[in-house]
Amino acid sequence: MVKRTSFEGDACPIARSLDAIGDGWSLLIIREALFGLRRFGEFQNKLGMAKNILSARLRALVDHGILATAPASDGSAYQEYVLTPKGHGAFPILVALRQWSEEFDDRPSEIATILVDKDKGRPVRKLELRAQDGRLLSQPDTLVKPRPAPRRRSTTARSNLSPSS
Amino acid sequence: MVKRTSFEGDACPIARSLDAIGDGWSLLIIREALFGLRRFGEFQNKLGMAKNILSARLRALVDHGILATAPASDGSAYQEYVLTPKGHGAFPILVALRQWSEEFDDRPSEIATILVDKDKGRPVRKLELRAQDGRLLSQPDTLVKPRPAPRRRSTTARSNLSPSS
DNA sequence: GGCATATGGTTTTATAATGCAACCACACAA
DNA sequence: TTGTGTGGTTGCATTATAAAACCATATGCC
Repeated sequence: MVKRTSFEGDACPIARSLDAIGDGWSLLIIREALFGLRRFGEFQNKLGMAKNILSARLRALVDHGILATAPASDGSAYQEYVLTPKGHGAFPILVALRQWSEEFDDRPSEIATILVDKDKGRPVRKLELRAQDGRLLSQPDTLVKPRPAPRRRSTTARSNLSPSS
Repeated sequence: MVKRTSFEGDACPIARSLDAIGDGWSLLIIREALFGLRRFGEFQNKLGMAKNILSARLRALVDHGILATAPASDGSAYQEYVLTPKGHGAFPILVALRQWSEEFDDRPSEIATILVDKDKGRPVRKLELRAQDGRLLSQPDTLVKPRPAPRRRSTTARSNLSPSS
């Protein structure tokens, strides 16, 4: 079998994300959905993509629990696609991609938009990664460790998992 | 001409990022490069991908200024691939993808690793988006605005559009 | 030097994804 | 009932991805 390798069973969380939204259109659809779009035609118009692909992507995003189909909303008996919490949760990914372009793009003058704080109308800061004690971290300050086994019943920081799990 | 639509000339910074690294392998290569890998064979082994594709991706990443080829380093006259500052700058994107999986994946128990602060060994916080005055922002607190014209010499916020436009 | 083998790819060939255009089904309006 | 807009699906051409085979140069060993 020769197909686009899937990372669904992979242990790396990055690979798992990419398996769901790493296809070039999904994130743009999510971007537009965050912006407020809901209808098939709206996405198709705004993104200018082929309808069959949009159709396939929307279905995949629904399957992945990123979008949900809502029965109507504005009266007419058509379908809408709305973000689930998981879909909304992709916002930082979009911000990270945006800021990467803003900082490193070869032709930054071609970038047409900026992300601002709604209250003040001023550009947002760069995304910040912090330690639990609040220290600002950059990549060399971090480390990838194997995940500790989830403790079940236990002593110190007691978990609330039911005994049956 | 029917090819994978490119967003190179697009005004959206997210689309521009995806044009460079939105293909499913590039980010994994960057991840491994951040982790320290440099050689063709190392990438091939770790990622288990076909060599021709790895070859194509590495070349594309070099073309995009994300990787650079270093002449040697450990003596042997082979080539190495090292991250440029632009490549290192993709770190927040990887963190965002990782945290999205950690928070929303359907089978979180399959995720094998966590990102920790090297000093204390404790998990990092979620990425934070802040306004310039430090207020923590979530998506509804933000807005995408057209980029103001870059002022060249000039006074307050005067536009620099030429009279001919 | 000569031979084996590892490294770092390219070529070949097959399959899957993408893109466009045409078509279709249903809702709604006149 | 005919028309039109919305929301898709189907067919076909093109491109990207994948696996495996092949190849060129380096290096290790005798």
